[in-house]
Amino acid sequence: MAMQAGLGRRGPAEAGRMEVLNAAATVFMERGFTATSVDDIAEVLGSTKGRIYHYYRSKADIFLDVLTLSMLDLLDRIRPIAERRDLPPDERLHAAARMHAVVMMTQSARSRVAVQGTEMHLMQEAGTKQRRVLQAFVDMRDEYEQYFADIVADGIREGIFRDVPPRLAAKPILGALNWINMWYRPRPDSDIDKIADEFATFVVNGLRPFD
Amino acid sequence: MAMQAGLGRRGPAEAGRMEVLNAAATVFMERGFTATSVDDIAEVLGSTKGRIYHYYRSKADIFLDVLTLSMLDLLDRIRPIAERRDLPPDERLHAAARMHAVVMMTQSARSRVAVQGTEMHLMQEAGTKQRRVLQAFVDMRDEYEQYFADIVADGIREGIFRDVPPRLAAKPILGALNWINMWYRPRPDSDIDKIADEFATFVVNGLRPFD
DNA sequence: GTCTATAATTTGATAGAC
DNA sequence: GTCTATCAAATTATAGAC
Repeated sequence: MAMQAGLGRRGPAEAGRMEVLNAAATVFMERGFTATSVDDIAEVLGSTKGRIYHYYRSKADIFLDVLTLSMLDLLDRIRPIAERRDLPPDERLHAAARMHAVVMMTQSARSRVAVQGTEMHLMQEAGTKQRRVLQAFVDMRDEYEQYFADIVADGIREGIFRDVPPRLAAKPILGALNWINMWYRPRPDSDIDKIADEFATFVVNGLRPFD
Repeated sequence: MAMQAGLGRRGPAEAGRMEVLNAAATVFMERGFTATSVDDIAEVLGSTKGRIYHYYRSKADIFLDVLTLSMLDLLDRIRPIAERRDLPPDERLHAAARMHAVVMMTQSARSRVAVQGTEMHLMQEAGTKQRRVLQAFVDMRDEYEQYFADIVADGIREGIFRDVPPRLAAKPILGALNWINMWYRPRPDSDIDKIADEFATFVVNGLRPFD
């Protein structure tokens, strides 16, 4: 036990495991899944493979854990925002988009890897257990996207957003925000808050009617 | 000769070469650079490696050619739009965004790989010639992005767009559009024109002032 | 728990027949 | 111009010492 992916919602794993996880996330973020070797991860850890394979059965299992934790983190952050029914939909969407943008810019490796999750199809030949974890990730991503779609739907109902299929409308919103991790690199003088504000305004206004 | 990457602006390559290129683009698009083996490409070609290595010196060279052709194609498409100074900036941006969205959805493999070009850092250890081609690609991408930034700047000058740094404004625009290739898959009933229109409207409105 | 081999496989690239 | 080996290197994963 404690050897497979899917710690998922079952609480914090032991410390050694988390160290491996974080080191792996760093490298996965930089090079992607395939281009990352287990030796690369070990190097970041300042150890050898032995340590990694003590905690994880395979490279894919590590990757899946990174994905899982990232999505759980994002879900934890979006829920309190989605529940703020006191805010009008445009302000709620602004808050949600802002949060997402900030996470893209500030979160250490982990939260960024989730975006790259596209590479997952590399593991389609993987075993049943891995496919189950992968499906769990996809489900969480859909759930996350649905939060945005729901806010959009609210805004349409109230007449402050254009009438577009909410689920489709969520795509360019999350696209504009997720894309941040393709170009943004932390710099001493980069103003994360300003960028997040501007991007949040951009996606909210994108849904507003014109004329 | 005819063995290296960088056919670039030097006109159409011979047919055999293009066949290799298109097959490679297909697989690169699906699996990314690292996860694609030369044997995979050969399989799509219905041949063996020998044929591929007759035209290309390395896998990286093929990838660079795919990137180059994709960007040249996009540049060819954006220029006539950018030059239409008869159109007001918002309509020009709409046309440019629409074009880009359509390319993301319709272009065969080639044009989609350019977006994935992020994986290029995988080749940073590559030789001088490859780095030069890679730099040429980055330059073209910057040039392409600049066309969008210029349209935004025009719109700001005319007071129809919010006052944001044009280059920064181009990021969520291209993010929303590029992200299409992460989720869109061709389907018989999917209405490309409708989606492209909606996304173009979304990014144009995103820049408009509110209140 | 972590390390040092090392096995087993994959893969980029080459050589040489046809 | 394409194919059939085949090499050399990298890489995932395991075994067993400490």
